[in-house]
Amino acid sequence: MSAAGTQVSNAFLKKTSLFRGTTEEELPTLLGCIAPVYRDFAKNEIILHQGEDITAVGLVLSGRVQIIEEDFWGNRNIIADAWPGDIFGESYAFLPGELLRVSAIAAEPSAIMMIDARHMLEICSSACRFHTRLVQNMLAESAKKNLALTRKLSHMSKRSTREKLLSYLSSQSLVAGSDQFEIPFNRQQLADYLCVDRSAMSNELCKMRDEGMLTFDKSSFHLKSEIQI
Amino acid sequence: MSAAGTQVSNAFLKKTSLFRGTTEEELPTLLGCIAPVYRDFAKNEIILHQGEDITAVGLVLSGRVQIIEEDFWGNRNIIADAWPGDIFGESYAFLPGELLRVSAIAAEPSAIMMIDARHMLEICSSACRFHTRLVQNMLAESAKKNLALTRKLSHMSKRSTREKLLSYLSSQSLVAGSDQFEIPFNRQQLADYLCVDRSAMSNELCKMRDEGMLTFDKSSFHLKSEIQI
DNA sequence: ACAAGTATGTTGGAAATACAACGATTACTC
DNA sequence: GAGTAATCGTTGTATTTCCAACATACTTGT
Repeated sequence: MSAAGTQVSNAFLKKTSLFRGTTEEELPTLLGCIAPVYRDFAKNEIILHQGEDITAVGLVLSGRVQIIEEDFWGNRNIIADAWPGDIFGESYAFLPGELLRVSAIAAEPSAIMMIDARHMLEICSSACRFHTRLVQNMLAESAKKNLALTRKLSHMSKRSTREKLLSYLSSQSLVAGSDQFEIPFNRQQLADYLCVDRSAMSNELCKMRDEGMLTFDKSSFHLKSEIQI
Repeated sequence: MSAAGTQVSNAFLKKTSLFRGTTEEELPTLLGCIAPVYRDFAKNEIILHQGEDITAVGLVLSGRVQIIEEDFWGNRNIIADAWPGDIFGESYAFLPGELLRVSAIAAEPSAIMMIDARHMLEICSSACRFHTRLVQNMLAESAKKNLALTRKLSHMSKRSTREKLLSYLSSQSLVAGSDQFEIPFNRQQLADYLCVDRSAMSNELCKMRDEGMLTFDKSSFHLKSEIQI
């Protein structure tokens, strides 16, 4: 899919988190109103430069975008991946004057739709209804990311591996609404998520099991409420 | 200030992050349009219950609100404080169906303005211009919180105290646009922010100083670019 | 000037974690 | 069904972090 050349599929757009809830009929009107800019990027081409002040949200149409951070000593870190349908830069686009502390790079040849934040917010006579939907989706996306970050932070701010585990498992239990639940990670992924060593974490899990706090099998867990931390 | 009884000061409101940018003349129209609900809470009264599905954003008019989390075993944790002018519940209000994983409690007798998320987004004939401002402020607030969380997370995901420190200091250096800068924390606050032990952190800072990576005096730091991590 | 309090650096021992290595089990492929 | 890879638990050691305690410098209030 080449964005600059060809027309983007409405079927694709209406499934993205940003355009979710709009019908294929509404899309042309809405797109005419928010006036997106389509751009193609070669592999490893820089889409957004650290230090820039951006006002547009990027929507990945095809390819893949990596959000990377370069520190004072020039060490690069991959912060996030944006796949087709994902948006990026939204936290900065709505904060005029806030300079990018990350860069966005096309990890593969990529087609990007750039939507100016002001176009999202400004009123136009014809498409206010669609605007409302767009803004609603935008707020929901931001809120969702916010909750995910807050949640992860609340686990990671615990000092010990055991506390991190209990914080995470307790959280998952509340989501499931049960003391028995499945987690979406294997051990290595869970260790990466909690930023701890896998073997140490595995060890701690087994200790807790031996102490009768919980039982598990693979990714299934069962918390025992009788035991206090 | 009693919210249910008396009129809220427009001078106060227009200084809040949510209503910033609106004039005192516009406020009555806007308020009439978004139809806020004013409620007073006694000390220790629960404002939002864990497990609820809320659709309204809370704005603290007076008093103080604590956001607390109760885990599987009933252990309570204070997640955040909301002071007059601060909003709370915004991440959940814009995500219908997302159940609260925290509770909000009045730490002191408090007056709260509750604004339904739908009223913020829906179009009304008269006040679209003000709505746009409100939504813009809301998005900016959400984006700001998002950046702060991402930033903190990027430091905390480092494994060692030294790496956490370097991540934080590098970030501060980039903000300042210089290798010399001031940080807004004392040692204990920095340790709390990075979730490490103060004395161990102090120790690590001095080791890095002795290795020639940086110099500091109180909250002033100077990074040496010649040295690689 | 003095006392009390606060912030910071320093140290040593206890505890926790990271790391590396390996065995057992399961899943997957040919 | 044999071979391979992936996952998970286990262990021992090296390293790091925590914790408590204390010395020193600096601040503040009287």
